[in-house]
Amino acid sequence: MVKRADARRNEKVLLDAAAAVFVASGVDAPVRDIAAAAGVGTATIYRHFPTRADLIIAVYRHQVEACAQAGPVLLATSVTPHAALRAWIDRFVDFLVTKHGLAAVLRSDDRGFEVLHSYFLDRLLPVCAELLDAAAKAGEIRADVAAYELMRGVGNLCIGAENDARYDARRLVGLLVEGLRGHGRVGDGVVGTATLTDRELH
Amino acid sequence: MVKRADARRNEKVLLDAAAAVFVASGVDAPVRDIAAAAGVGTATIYRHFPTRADLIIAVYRHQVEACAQAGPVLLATSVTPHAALRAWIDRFVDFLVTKHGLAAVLRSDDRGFEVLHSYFLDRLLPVCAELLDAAAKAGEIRADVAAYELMRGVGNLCIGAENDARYDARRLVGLLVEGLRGHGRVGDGVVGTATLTDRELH
DNA sequence: CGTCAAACGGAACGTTGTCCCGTTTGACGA
DNA sequence: TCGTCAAACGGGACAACGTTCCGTTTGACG
Repeated sequence: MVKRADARRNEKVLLDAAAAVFVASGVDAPVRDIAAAAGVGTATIYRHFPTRADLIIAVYRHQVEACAQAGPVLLATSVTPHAALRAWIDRFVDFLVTKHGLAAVLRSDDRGFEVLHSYFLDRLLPVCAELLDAAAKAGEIRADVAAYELMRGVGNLCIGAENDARYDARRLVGLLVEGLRGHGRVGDGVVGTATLTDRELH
Repeated sequence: MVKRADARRNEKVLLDAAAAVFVASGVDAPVRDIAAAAGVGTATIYRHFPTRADLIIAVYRHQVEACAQAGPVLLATSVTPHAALRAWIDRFVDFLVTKHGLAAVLRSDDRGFEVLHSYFLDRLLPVCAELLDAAAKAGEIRADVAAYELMRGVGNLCIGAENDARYDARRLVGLLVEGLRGHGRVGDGVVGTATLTDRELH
């Protein structure tokens, strides 16, 4: 059964309207606003995209796809795996910070966004893991950081990066990736990070 | 004019109830839930705490204070400024990850939480700046990262750290702090992070 | 014990995401 | 070309939330 012509048309109109509204008001824009911009009723949105996350996925699918495909290309053309990893993460960060509020919504623990979360992970995690593995095997970075952890960290660092001139997410992500090179144990307070009891503070 | 006895009593009951609900359901818990737990009406909350952010501040004021005061103590007792910085940030991270959703709400761009944002910044930013300065002056870390940027980065990394065993915020924060030691330029893609055009991907 | 402002509880309001239902309309066979 | 009818539609309805309003209760004080 093929879709009716008006349904196909509305889907495209909706995607265009949503993209425009996302640019203007962020991905948190009320569903009513998107419906109004598209000139349709709110129910039409939910008929085409069962949840807001599905709409977001549809709007950005092409760019996520391009980002995923950039991974192997960068690995093949960069001088070292770490350079490729850095370049790929730069690209990912660029994508996130130019979409108002997307990083924040990616980290939302709202159950409705689980599908969005999964989509990004399914598509980009293997790419990141490949780059990470290559750099680790080349001895350029420590081997005990999982791709999942790194991607979540990068995503988190991008939250709110678009409204604040004093906060440059790219810089901090750069520091994080630089920190991957360190060979000492990080975390768990093993290396002399003596912790203080409250008693010692008085 | 001194407060009426029932008002003073209710303020304490509210703080206790809010603390309990925050532990059980996170800082996003509906105001109605907190009111119910305290056995008061919703308006009573707003009478004592003009905005939800003020309630959160009141609940955590003591712990934030303790964290702020730990800064100078750590600087005086640690072997190096960088160790003090690392220990202090560990303490800050511990505070954030044990309060469900606090990190997320700290980064919310909701206007109502500006006062919460400001409170944390006013109290903790000078402390962080002092530690950062000391480490920079000792030549242990690069000098071009502002305390504001670092604190926002750390706060962001702590978002959602409480529900996901695969994501260890302390580890990533450790990597970030370790990245501070790097002396090369970070960010702006200056160091050989050749960017790809979409054309090169096909 | 009378007064009255401070403090109260809960209903009301505005804004959101989501669902329902009566109406419209595109596709297709006669 | 036209009648049929399920797919698709619009917008109002509902629920959950933060916040405010208002009529009622109550603690302090003379």
